[in-house]
Amino acid sequence: MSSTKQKIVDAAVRLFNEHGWVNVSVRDIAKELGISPGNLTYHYPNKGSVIQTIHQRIIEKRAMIFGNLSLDASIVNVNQQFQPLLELYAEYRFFFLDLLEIMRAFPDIAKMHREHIEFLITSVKGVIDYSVHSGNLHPEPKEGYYLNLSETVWILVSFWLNQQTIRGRAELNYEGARETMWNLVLPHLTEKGKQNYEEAMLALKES
Amino acid sequence: MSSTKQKIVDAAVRLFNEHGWVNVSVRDIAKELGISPGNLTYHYPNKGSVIQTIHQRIIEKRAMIFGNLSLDASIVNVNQQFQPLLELYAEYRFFFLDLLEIMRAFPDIAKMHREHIEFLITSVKGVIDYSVHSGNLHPEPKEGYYLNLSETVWILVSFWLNQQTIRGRAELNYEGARETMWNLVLPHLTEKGKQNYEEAMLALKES
DNA sequence: GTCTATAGAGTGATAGAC
DNA sequence: GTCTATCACTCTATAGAC
Repeated sequence: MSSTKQKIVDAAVRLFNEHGWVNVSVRDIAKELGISPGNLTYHYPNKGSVIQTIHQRIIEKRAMIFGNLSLDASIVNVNQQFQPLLELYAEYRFFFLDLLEIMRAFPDIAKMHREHIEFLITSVKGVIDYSVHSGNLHPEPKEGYYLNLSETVWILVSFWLNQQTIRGRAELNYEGARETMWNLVLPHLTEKGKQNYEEAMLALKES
Repeated sequence: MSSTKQKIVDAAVRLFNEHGWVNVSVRDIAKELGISPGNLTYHYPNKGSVIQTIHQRIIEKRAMIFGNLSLDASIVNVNQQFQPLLELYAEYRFFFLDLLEIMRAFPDIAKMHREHIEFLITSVKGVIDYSVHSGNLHPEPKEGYYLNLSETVWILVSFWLNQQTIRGRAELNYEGARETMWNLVLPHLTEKGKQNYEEAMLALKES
């Protein structure tokens, strides 16, 4: 990818993150870079192709993260493996903040993202099941409870930046998301699970 | 309010709900009603004044709901009193789906809505505290846990339609939100609380 | 690859007749 | 109150010179 082509995407992400996707025009992106709109159009024929490229990049980074994912879902690992995903969300936060609008405008992105969501929820459910099996979590208190909990975790994480932005918290960090997520799990930890949890929290503080 | 003035707001809400706020122009609203754009402008000088009016209406309905709120936070009551709020969210769903964009465009709405959010979270916390006091809930397992739970409940409820829409579930119902909310509370119920809970769920099914 | 210039559609908002 | 006509602006996208 040529230097200019790369710079365009970077500037686009920067501006989208700051002002929201609908509020940034191709002119704005060109202006930010000090190049002409015609030049930008040479690299990306339309606004849609810019976001398609960004989406592609998100998919690639995501694939790397999930490719490195270990099946050993100890609590320390969950925290550690969680981190790069949260960083990805923060880096391309506009995509998640303006997701509904982007999905309305680009049905193909919508379709792919929906599939990814189901994958995510299934993954969370998998980690929970593993934790039950390894004795860190109690069996679910009633049928369907842990599937619902997995969906809840997904909602919390994927809308975390939205709620922060809407509440006017500019910090942009995921500390609260992590704490909230663990608070949901806390009541279901076994004695063994609690011990692992305490150790994991200590490891987190030290890092 | 004159008939036309009323009809304009109704049509606006209908179109906003269907296509999203940014994708509906004043022309679209006029067309939907079969009136001229000039006529619409006579009643609402600009697009902003339409949404300001809608926001005002939301505030009024909300005030009515919270005015009727009983402090007796029995589980049956929580379910019953919850209902009109969820219906309000569904009726003006575009406002909550496109909230970030609306808040970006209208700082005064943003300010008022932020204050309301803090009020909501405090209310949830109040109900939880009451339930602890009345013996339905165990005391919080650690400092700050129930405040965090209150925030979690708020996130779940206020982003419920977002997640449904993004996942492509068109149903638009809040059954799942209610169930998910109770699932969060479930692990903290006392024996007395569990009994009340079972009764409340039975009452819900019968209604 | 990069530029300038501009077409063409859509937007919010206004003016003035009826 | 309601209409038609239109201004002024912004947007995406294209054409063609360099």
